[in-house]
Amino acid sequence: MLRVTAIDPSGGARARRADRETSARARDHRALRLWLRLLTCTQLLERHMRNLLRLRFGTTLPRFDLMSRLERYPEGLKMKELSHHLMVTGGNVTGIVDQLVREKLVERLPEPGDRRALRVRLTRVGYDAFGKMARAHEEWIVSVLSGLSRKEHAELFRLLAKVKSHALAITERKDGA
Amino acid sequence: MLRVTAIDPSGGARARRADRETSARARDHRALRLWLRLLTCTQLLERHMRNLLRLRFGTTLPRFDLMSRLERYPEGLKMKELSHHLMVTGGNVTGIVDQLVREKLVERLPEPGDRRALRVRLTRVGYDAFGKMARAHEEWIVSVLSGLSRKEHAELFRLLAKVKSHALAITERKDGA
DNA sequence: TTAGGATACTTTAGGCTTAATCTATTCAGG
DNA sequence: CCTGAATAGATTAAGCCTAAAGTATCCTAA
Repeated sequence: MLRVTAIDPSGGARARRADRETSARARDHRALRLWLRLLTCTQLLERHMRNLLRLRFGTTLPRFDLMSRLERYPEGLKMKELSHHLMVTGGNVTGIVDQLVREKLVERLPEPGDRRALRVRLTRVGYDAFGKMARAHEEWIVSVLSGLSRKEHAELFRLLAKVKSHALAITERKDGA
Repeated sequence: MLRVTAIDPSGGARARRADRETSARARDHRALRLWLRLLTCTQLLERHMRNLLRLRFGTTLPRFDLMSRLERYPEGLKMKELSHHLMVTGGNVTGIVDQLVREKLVERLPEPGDRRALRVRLTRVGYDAFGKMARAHEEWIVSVLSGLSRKEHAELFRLLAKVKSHALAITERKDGA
């Protein structure tokens, strides 16, 4: 690492201050570039998935995600639970479920014991349709991430976990305050 | 690495086939989990930025991104160029620029020598407003990514570059076909 | 010079997403 | 039992985003 201050021939406070500012700016710049790259990567992959889902199955990512979540819960999920799992607002879930109900892919059932709540579940047709899409989707993901070695996969996974937990800590702190 | 086939006591083709399928499924599962984590991370950070931009400056991420891009080009950018830089469709850029023009933060200028084209540029007011936001934005980013060491920053940056270039190769191949 | 294709931008229709607000139901305390 | 706060979900208004179609301009080549 280059330590300018240690060998700085001019040696004054002004030079040290400039160096500190340069370092701080370099650090900011690195963080910003990392964030932009993260954003670009995700957008690239997301766009790829959206296009494939639209072209091959005439559906969208939000619909796919919702069905994907339901597939893991054969007994269904309440709207509230879906909203939490998918990290979107309740109104959003209402709209997507509306469409899927119209297409007979999911159904709304009354929740026994709570007349406010509804239980959303895949229909038989929805279950079968999702199975086909899920197999293709997994292949696409494997393919688009195949540029990384197994070791790199694991390392990326680990680093993202760290980013995630730190981000969660920060956002929750702000939300709570 | 565990090599089951080498010490498999049952030794039959069926066992090897099952093992291969299990490995394939495990690989799919890893890729899928990595993708979901990438998506979650980005959404978390993006939501954080959106909230801060809205609360502190009453603006949105797309508007900020557009101004951010313009700030690097004092002579302005054509709509087409903006659309390419921001990786969104032209129609989308039209809408966002419309708003920013209404708010006097950017201006549309005729492009000399091509009456089809327009040059979009930050106004003086827009330039000043963006400066304030950009400084805050950089602090937020540095803070939300501060859970990683400098080494981890660099490693994450490298891995994402690899994901990005591989994804670009795949999507461009499909687009071209 | 002039027709045609290409290019830059806008418009339109439709889906996703949010924050804020509304309705119906549940639940806890008096 | 009743009242008021809390909760589940739906609705609304507004912004983002896309694909497709439309308009004006440019360019090339016959």
